[in-house]
Amino acid sequence: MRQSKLFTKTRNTAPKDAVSASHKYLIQGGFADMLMAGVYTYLPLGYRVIKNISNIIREEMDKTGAQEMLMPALQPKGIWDETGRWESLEEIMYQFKDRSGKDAGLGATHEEVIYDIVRRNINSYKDLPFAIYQIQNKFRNELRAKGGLMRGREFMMKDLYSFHISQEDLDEYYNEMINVYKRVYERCGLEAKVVEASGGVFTKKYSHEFQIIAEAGEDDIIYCTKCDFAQNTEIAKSKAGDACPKCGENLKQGKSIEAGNIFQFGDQYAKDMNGYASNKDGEKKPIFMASYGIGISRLVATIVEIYNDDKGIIWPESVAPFKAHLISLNKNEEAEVIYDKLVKAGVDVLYDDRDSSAGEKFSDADLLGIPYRLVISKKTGDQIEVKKRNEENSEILSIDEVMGLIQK
RNA sequence: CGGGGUGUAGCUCAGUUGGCUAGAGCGCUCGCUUUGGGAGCGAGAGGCCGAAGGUUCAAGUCCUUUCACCCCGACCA
Repeated sequence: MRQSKLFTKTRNTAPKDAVSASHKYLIQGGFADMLMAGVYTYLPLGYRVIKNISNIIREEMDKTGAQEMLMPALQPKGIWDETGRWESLEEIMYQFKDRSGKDAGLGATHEEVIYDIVRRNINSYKDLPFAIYQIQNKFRNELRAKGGLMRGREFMMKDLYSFHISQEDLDEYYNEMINVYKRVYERCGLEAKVVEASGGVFTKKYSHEFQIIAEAGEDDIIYCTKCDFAQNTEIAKSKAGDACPKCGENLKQGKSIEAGNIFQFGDQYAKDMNGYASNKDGEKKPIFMASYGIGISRLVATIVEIYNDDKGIIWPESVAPFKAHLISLNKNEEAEVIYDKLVKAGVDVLYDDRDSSAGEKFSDADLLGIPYRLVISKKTGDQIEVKKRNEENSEILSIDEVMGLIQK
């Protein structure tokens, strides 16, 4: 990709009201653009990050045998009335009447839609267990959107639903999913604390949150610095300074970002929406359900909150919009040659071919935070100056050495 | 929804007790010169001063209403 053609350009000032690093840098760098409070366009750079994170999630979900599909965002009132959530979610769900006077809403979550399909299609224990997921925009009528991509009214989410013939079977999958989730965060460069929590407005049942310790967070948790023990202060039985019940280390209290949430609904939907299947003995049994969510657009912001410095973003390689940022100084012909080589070798490279000053190019490179900066100038001859975004020093390497480094 | 704040050029902002044709920096266009940390000179384009109503000889400035955005709170997969 040639930077001269990239939609959009970087800005040299951050949005005036942005407080958090992720809000500032994602807007300033041209990763996202606000349409209204809490509603953002993912520009080409930001959408590349979204796709990278989505693919990590897909790989991990697919490994568990889950199947991806896509459900509608526009939904009828009827199925929500069956669970009573049309009323209980009316503060968070966008609800309205269409032109024929029918009540409709925009999906804030998808348990009702998926369970409606399941009850009409699953009749036997032989079809259980299974899991379905989708990656889709959710709509939530937040009283106050904030922090850029951190809390939006329309935001991207991966939601997975698992179905089981028994609570035991659900427990097994649920516990496995905790580890799958940890692996997803780890692959995105994040260390998640697994926190027992209340389900909020969505359910009163058993649930776990995945929390990333960060100052920009909205949640407050008690956590252990040595092991993965953590509790939300809303329901915590421990306090800062107490010994960790798991390993004995002193507990700390801190701000954190809720990067995921999983719920057990048990047989509640079976009762509310009449979803039953026959077991081995021909007995009618409830179809158990659990839900598993990861806010993908929030994860983008979370990663930036963890990986940044006073100059910009420092993307982990696994999610970076490009692997390498090739910078040409002095209108260097050699850079064109090297760009061609990188593209032919299949390297994701952003090529700064703009006719602008060295200082501007370096500043933008720091802001965009692509892992490998490759500089071509009069000084470098037929070689390349390589600097990693997360390191201070650079080195001069041959094109072959650079290929080896980047493609490893 | 309560409290606080902000709306003036694409962006960041200035604009005095109301007073001539509305300003700067950055960005943009053209020309020349530059090129290792946000370059220089010259020329230029760009505004219904968020919207509506009112006061006044005169409104970016005062009053009323309303819309939008931000921050704190309440709320929150």
